[in-house]
Amino acid sequence: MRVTREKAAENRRKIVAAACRLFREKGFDGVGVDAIMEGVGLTHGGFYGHFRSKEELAVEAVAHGFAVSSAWQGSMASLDDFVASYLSTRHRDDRGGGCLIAALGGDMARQGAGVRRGLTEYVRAHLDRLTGWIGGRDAPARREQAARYEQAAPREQAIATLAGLIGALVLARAVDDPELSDEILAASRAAYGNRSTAPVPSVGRAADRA
Amino acid sequence: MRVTREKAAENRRKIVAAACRLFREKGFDGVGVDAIMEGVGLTHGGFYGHFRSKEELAVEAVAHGFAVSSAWQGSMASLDDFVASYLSTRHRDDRGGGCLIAALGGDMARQGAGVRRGLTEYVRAHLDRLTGWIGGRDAPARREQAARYEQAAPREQAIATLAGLIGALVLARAVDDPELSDEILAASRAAYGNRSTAPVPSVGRAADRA
DNA sequence: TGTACATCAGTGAACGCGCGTTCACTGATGTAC
DNA sequence: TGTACATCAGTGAACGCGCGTTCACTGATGTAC
Repeated sequence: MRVTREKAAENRRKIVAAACRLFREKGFDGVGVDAIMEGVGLTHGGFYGHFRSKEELAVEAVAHGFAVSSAWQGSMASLDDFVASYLSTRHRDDRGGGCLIAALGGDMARQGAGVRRGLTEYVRAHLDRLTGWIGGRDAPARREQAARYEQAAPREQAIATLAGLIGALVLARAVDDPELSDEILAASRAAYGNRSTAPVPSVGRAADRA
Repeated sequence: MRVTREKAAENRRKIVAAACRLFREKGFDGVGVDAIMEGVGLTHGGFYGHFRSKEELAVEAVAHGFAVSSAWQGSMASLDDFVASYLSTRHRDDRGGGCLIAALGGDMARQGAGVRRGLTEYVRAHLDRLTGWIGGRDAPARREQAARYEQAAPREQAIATLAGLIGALVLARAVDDPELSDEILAASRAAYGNRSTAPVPSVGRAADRA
């Protein structure tokens, strides 16, 4: 049963990659050691030859995922490309291969129909109320907000943008209704990117399929 | 052992409220039926006299939480008050009593130190890159973005705001470093509210303590 | 290069534990007279 | 109003299952001669 040292190292890498994908798809508690090992074509007993515990694997899997995400981010030419890709329907539909923060923060999206229906209703009501508030602002107030946004330090805008991107992806995945989900993505692309009318981008998130 | 019908109804309500709080604190899988019942002063066996399954309770608990949140939201006078309260440090630190979407989407915030450290590093790097992109925009581009934001339909702004609020809270909770967490809240308050320099608001999120 | 032995990556059964769920039972509440 | 009985909210032991982890074992790889 023994295998080459290189083969063993490759197995270890495969375990990390599989765990990273499965954790994103089903959450940390939703995936067992046996499922991860099965995903690599091994049996669960061998796991503890590579890692001291599931927790240790989790740390490594997350680090791996962030490294992949960083590399992918580095391949983007501009904020617009990044926003378009991050908020694409493809990214929304590929939880296992996408943003770690949005994926492992999407607890409710994995819940049953009842939970998700309630959530969707709430999001709708929430949006209506926010829309009312924003619509009720007078013109000077809206101009002031826009001016402040324009003049905010880049870092402040960056924080707001990052939060908006992650929140939009979490919402788009959690919501029950495909149309609302698409609307959330589109509106957020418009708000956080520059090319508000850009179509769904061709640049997906195909990395980390191994 | 039998109790009054009113007492039984009250027990049922207490179970829902306790579950709503515990689910937000520890996630759906992180809380057992026995822990919920213990939180109400009952034993686990009686649970199935009130609910057919844990899943059924989850649906009801979520519905209850959204109802409370809606009521609380309705008590806000303006978007500014809402944003200030939603992005307060108090709300960040009260996961069990706060926004359901942010709480049950905060999977990583509940993970071990290793996972959270990796996440924090990644957020930092991510912000640096976004900041660079935004800072590199020329003045006309920034003005154009601000103008588009100013002229966007209220609903579009509402979506972007909701996403930003949820994402900011998720991030502020997930991140390892208290200073970064505070900065995320402050910057997001500035970006999504109107009174950018407002202090942490006095209106907290004390509802639903029963 | 070939042989003999040690090593160790992977196997699969087993263990312990916690969790969701069931069930026989208890005894206070509700109700029929 | 008071009594006798039925109901049923809550109890606590028990069951079955899955999951993280351990361990004796296997047999191919690595190594010493």
